[in-house]
Amino acid sequence: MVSTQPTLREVAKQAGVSIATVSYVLNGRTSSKKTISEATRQRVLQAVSELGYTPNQSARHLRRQQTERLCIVLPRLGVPYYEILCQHVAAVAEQHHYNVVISLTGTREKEQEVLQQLQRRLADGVLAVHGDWTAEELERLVASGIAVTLMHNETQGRGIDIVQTTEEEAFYQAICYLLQQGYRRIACFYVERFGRDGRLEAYKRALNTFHLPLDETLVIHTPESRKAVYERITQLLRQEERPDAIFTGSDNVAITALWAAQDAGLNVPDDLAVIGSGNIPEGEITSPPLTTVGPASLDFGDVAEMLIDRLRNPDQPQRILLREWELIIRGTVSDKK
Amino acid sequence: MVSTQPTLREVAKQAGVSIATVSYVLNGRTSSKKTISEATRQRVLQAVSELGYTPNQSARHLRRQQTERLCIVLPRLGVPYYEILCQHVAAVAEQHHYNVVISLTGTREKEQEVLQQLQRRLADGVLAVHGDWTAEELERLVASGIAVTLMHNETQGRGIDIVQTTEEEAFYQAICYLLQQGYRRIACFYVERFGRDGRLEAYKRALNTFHLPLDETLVIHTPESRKAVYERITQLLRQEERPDAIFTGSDNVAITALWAAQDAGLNVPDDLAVIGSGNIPEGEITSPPLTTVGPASLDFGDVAEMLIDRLRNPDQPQRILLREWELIIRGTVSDKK
DNA sequence: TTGTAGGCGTTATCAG
DNA sequence: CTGATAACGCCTACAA
Repeated sequence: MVSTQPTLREVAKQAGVSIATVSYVLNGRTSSKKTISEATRQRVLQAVSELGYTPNQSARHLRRQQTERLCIVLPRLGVPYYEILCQHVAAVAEQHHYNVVISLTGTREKEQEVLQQLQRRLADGVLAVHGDWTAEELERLVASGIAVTLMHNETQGRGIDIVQTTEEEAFYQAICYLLQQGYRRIACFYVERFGRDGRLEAYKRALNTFHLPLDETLVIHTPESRKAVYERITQLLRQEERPDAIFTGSDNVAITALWAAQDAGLNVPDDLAVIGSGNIPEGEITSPPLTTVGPASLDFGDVAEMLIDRLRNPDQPQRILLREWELIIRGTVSDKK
Repeated sequence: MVSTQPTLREVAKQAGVSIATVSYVLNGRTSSKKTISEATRQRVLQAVSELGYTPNQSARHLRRQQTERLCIVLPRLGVPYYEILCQHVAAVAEQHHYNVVISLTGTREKEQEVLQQLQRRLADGVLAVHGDWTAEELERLVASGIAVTLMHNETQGRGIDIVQTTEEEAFYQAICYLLQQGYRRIACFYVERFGRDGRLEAYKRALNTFHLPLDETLVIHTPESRKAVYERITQLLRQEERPDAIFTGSDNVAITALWAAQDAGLNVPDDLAVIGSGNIPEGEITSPPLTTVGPASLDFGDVAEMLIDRLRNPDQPQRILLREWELIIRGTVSDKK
């Protein structure tokens, strides 16, 4: 079996015209008025559909010096926040005739590999989400003519548009809220990253504000799988001096905490308060509904627009999009105490 | 700002050699023995790293007639099953020096667009998961020299390797199990697709086996969002003649049903039985733990291997990988009755 | 209104 | 051992 991708030349032969004519018909727009007679136009289109012709991307991109593709780089799947983001970006990109592919990094190694791919022009633009890329690495991408938008609170770089959130401030408020309500043994589940973790920083700062000491045994690295999370929390709740509140880096972990608490016979919020992060829709239908911290808006259209805008106009000044996060009070923290 | 992607030519100039020499150094392998003196070799590598040269993908692919890329096509994100799949495939592909990108289809429209992309050689191989592509469309891909592996129970085509599951049989067993336990008003949540839905077929067949009539009001199209699912189930449970069992097409929906039941004051499994599908890890930590139907194994390495194998050897006979699904009995169906 | 030709950056086949 | 050089398939300025 031979791969028989028809070429422009074959279409031209089939239609009995030159390749340039075919190209004109297909690409339409060209400088000034390149009109094609309706007759040849039809013949060309006929030939195209007969052969099932479709232009070769590599050739087109080589010639045009652009891929008409965007790449969203995610650390991993399974995060609702990312899923919404991908949907919105894909929708907006589509309107602007860009295709979207997703690359998964996961490990630092894989991250480097994706960086390579991008350097080699996998796409014209990148939306890098929460990765561990350094400013230097990102700037190298920009230097090779790739538009970069970064969703990250810690990293930034020249020529890179950034989407930042006020999440750390919201985390701080959340912890303070727990402390105000009288909770004292607050467990904090953080996510390991290369840089600093906003959750942890907010946690420490809040304890400081209330002049409370840090208990290291309450600072817990979030396990990978949900089941492992459940087991870790269960263990935590069964120990001698159990925490009276749990602050987590994700709503999924928080919901898991709700399950673990129920199974351990603890009442939420009276025996145990829980605060999540991310404000996923599930949080509204747990019982009690989940008090959480999350973005005030989940519309990522503007992020996509910003990326595409830079693509069209690479020399414009760098921009920062600030997204408000807020404490969303529902039912998993007690009001009295 | 100009995009300054250095080219082979520039590297050659910098190193004071011809572009051919640079190519030899970088690609190493070539017909017979093309040795390069260590001296020039070093000079070339020096120049490469000085300029930060990295070969242009489009040009390379155009010349080589391959992209060294695989594409996983998913209907949407947010499905744990897909996420595991992606991880496994990415891991295996990486070993074989293939890159992996993910494309999202969602709508039928988007599906066509991705098909276009693939036709234009977005990738050398496709793993199409649960889409609505017709055999014809897929065969067209194969005809243009793209390796296709399809995970689908209903579709197949010439030259296309297929991964099928025995899920419909397992669904049938699940419904029969409910009926055997004495449940009679079983609600079935199905997922709309273009073709037939295995869940629905299994449901009807099981009712048939037990000589029971089909109650259309118990056949329910699964809403999009989890919150909408919750509301739909709540409504269902509060109606006059409520169902005494729920069979769902996904564990997430089943877990949502657990929540809705709890909030409606119903005991699972005594007042309401629930069976999910997919066997996600969360099912083990709900209370009661979720009875479900799912794949006996969640290792997708062999799927990736099959795809890569076909890439390397396109003319081999078509293969079918059959993956066993089974009923996993836990705590959401009553034993007595 | 249509055709010709040159080149995008690589690779690979030839000679030198 | 190294250097020209011809494709790969497409686009487009320029010529006819």
